[in-house]
Amino acid sequence: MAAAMEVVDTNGAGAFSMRALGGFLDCDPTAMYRHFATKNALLDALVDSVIRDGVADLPETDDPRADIRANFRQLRRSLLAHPTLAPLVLRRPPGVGAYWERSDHAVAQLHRAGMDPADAANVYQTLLFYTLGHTLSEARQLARAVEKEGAGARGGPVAQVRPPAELHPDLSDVAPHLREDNESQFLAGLDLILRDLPR
Amino acid sequence: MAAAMEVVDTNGAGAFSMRALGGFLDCDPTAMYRHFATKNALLDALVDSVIRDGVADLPETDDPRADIRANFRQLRRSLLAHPTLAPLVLRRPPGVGAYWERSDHAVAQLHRAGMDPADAANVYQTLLFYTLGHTLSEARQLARAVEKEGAGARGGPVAQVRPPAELHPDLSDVAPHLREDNESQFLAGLDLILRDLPR
DNA sequence: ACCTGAACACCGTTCAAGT
DNA sequence: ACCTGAACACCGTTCAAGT
Repeated sequence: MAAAMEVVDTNGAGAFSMRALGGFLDCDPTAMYRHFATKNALLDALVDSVIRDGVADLPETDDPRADIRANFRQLRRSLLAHPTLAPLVLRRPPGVGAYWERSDHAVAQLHRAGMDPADAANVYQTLLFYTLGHTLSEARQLARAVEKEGAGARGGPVAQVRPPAELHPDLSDVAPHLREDNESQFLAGLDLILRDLPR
Repeated sequence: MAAAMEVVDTNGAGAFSMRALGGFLDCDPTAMYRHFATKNALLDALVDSVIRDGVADLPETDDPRADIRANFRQLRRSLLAHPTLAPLVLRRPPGVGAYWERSDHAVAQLHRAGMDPADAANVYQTLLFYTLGHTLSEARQLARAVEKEGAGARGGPVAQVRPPAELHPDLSDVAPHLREDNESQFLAGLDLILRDLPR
């Protein structure tokens, strides 16, 4: 339901309620129970639409590695488009229907690159979990801005990671590199996992 | 607060409320507001204790790769010990104090293995996000059992991933490998990321 | 000065009452 | 047969009233 997504995006998933949606649609809060058995079922449907978003446009070029990168990059983009909803993807098992086309695309590219089924399973699952972990951690940042002052305040200053150097010498050597660019950090992680994909 | 953790573990984080904790402790629900400003602050404290759990006992042997593996394996174990609380780790930024000792240990081992700071930052963040994504996805499974019938029903049959073969040929080749062993799948992903760590 | 608990403004969901 | 909305059993949090 597009209206529900709009309420989530403008006020945050935390502020979403049947009463809020009813107010947005000028109808009784209990009217939604004819279309969805429960509030959770409605949220699951929203999450599934995010998981499916853009999967039909994934490329299949002659470079399987690039196609795989595009897949997970696009998943990250879709999740970050709805930052307060993003954590709810963990409610959906990786085997749920919404993931099928997306995972089929990724596994097909791994196969096309000459990887055997067992390795492909490992690499696919590693890529998926890495992407979810990285992206949900980014989404939390964006979500805080939305939940605080409504949608629109995106792209504020990024919180710096700055531990006390005397307590954690090795970590503070590395801290300047940690948050300098979320997108390139994400892609670097993907490449790390894909490093020796056969070609 | 150990009592709050007990309430969360027995009935699930979803059923945790100030009133439930008050009932467990035989006191007024508003009494907690002297120790924690808000319910969220209390949950954050619980999450931080899970992140810190066991970090003092992490090994420092002559094998940095094994020590890194032990670090993230132990994080996974701590998160899975409180499956309904686990998703709330996403409320805490990776730069929060609770992560310092743990990330310092990991970065120190990467450094000891001869990795330069920029690479160490990439690999550390990749390992952390991969671990969070993988473990939170596992935790969801355990959490469902707890929230349904109270703690104790752990280790029930694992949901199989079984997509319709005609629709997703590449994926269904791989499906039998996907969920066969969570722990070894997790470790395989770690090794994939650590594959060419200098030694 | 400290503590308690009544009260406020919510919430998801049900189901009796209306049409 | 269908729809509505009053009502139930909650919730986090505040703050006036007690000690």
